[in-house]
Amino acid sequence: MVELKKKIKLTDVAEAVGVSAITVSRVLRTPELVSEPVRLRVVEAVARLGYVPDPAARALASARTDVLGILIPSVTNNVFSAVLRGIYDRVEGLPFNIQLGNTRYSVLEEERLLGVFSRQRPAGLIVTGRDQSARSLALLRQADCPIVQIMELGDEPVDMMVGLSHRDAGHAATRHLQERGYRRIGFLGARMDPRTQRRLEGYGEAQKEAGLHDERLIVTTRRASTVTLGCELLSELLSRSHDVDAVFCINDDLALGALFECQRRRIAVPDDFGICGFNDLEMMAVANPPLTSVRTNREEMGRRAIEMLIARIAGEPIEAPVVDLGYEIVERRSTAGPRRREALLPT
Amino acid sequence: MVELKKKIKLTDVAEAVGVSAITVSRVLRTPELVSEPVRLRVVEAVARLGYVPDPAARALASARTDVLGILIPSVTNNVFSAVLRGIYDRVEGLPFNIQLGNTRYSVLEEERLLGVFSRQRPAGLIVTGRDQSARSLALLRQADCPIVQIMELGDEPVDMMVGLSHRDAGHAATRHLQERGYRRIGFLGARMDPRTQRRLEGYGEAQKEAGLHDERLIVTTRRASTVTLGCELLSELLSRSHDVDAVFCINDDLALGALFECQRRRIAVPDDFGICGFNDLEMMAVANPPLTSVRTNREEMGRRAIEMLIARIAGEPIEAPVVDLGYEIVERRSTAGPRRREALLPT
DNA sequence: TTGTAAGCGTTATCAT
DNA sequence: ATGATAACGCTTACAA
Repeated sequence: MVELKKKIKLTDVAEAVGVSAITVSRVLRTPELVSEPVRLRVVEAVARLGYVPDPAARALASARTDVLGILIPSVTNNVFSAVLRGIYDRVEGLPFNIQLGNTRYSVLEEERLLGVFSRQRPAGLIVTGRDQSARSLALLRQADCPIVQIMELGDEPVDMMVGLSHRDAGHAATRHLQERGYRRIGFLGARMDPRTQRRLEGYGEAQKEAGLHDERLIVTTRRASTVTLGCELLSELLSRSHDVDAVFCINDDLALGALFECQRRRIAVPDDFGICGFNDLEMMAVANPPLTSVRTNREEMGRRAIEMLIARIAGEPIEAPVVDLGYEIVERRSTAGPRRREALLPT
Repeated sequence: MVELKKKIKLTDVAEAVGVSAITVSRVLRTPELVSEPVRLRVVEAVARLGYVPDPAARALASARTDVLGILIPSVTNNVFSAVLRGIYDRVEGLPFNIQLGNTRYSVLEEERLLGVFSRQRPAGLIVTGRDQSARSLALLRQADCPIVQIMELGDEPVDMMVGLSHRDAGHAATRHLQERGYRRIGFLGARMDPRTQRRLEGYGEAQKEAGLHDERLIVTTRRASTVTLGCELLSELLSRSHDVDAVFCINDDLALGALFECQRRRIAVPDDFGICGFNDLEMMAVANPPLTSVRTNREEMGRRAIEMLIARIAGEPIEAPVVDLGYEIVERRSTAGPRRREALLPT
């Protein structure tokens, strides 16, 4: 509790020890290049004076910073919380600082933040999705640091990619409902960002393949997804089409809302109505009935993204630039199949 | 799609226009000090060349940056998502950049991040709570920028504060359950961070005042709160004490879990068991039955924190350094009172 | 209104 | 192994 007075700088430490500034700098960054006695005296003085390097000066003088820039579209959405958890976990103890940017699903904000970030000469960049604007792509290509696009898969990564095929996952979820015997399977979608849209594509395909497609079964909105919205969208779906017997919801909040609404309407889940969510948030397992969902490995995704970045920063060769983390249908009672057992046979 | 080539700097723009670097700098920061014709030519050149200022150089040369540093304990917790939404909303269009730090409920990480942040000469700082370590407080006092502590209230703000009294809120929630006629009111707590602990204090006081206190009714854990955990804690509570007839949960996830568990055990809510949550997440209103909760104005809190910062940055005098945003018991069916109607009278 | 000169605190480069 | 010197790109202070 003595230190922390004025602003101690490199030269102050150097002066105190009786060496030059650059020597202090070396002790901090490449201690192996400094002789033991000098190093010890410098380390002591740094601690005693409470010296902390100025990141701005550091950034200005060198080509790179220790910043890992992360761009996500929402800080509210559970999905990204999990990814962030993985990121923070993995970066713990490493000499990097996470800088989080919230694009709020806005292309313009993404461009702006990318401008801000890339001017900072980050050590690495993580961005969400693969639908960057042309301008954003240009900024990324110029950034001259490793970049990981997360959440999705694609043939043309800017640099590296880790995620899953939302289209396939949507397809699989829909197939699952079909296989359990549901025949009039609705779709509830909110926000309708690129990943949501791909899930819808997967749904549409599966429905067409099964000869079950019907546009009236699709209810979407640009609004942000909430549990309450799940109730509303389900109501809308039911009013549009009286024989719906299941829904695939683009996320678990909507699915939970759909369940709540079913309960209020005394629609029996899964007997009269099947519900499948997406993401497999922890709450799905404890709802009544437990809700089927599609597990996406979000925390792992964050971890892998960081690993890919640091490997590249360390100059290690990357095996696969695009990593598929897959998904898994976590089957629970909410999609056990309709009461009419004749439909239970696999299609 | 022409620009964005090399690294354009101030002198490049200056040269292109035929003025000095400082003039370009002025056009960017204090355009009113530059004559119209020069300004227009500079603006044009900036746009044409795609010039973006280097934040490191800017930070090094000047006393302040445009960074507003925000320190929150969790990026996973709904509570902070809402605060962040308020923050981002309010800051939109202003010449500031949000820099988010995740302390993960760790005092050491908070100290580290505060060190990192304050070295950047931020324009303002928002930190969570009032229980900073001595070292963190020292860093804050040194930071030489406006600071808002959010989430709580207290007599000795480092600078400014906006929040609510968690103790009072916990007290009020407990009183509410008592007034509705519940007599064996349990407490479910997770994480047990300072705010949670204060809610527990409020609960304890209210219970003592009513002569209802019983340590066995209190179930807490250091684990992070989840819906699943709510189920587990409720089970634990029920196994400890067979006559519990209500719970106050320190947040809504636990409350939802408690409800799910009650449903599974065929415990009728609210007839046999009352449930009150905390934060009033949107899902509370659509559960079955709808769940009573304590509304905290989290989005407003984020907005106000930013407003307080920018007012101070602009040199405006602050009316009140500590702003109480209050709370409100949002009464829903889950606490309508036990079946035994004689207990319904207000205590 | 515009410009000149001198840093801001660090690191890169080249010497010693 | 250590140091001198010159950047890094911008702003401050002062001058014109």
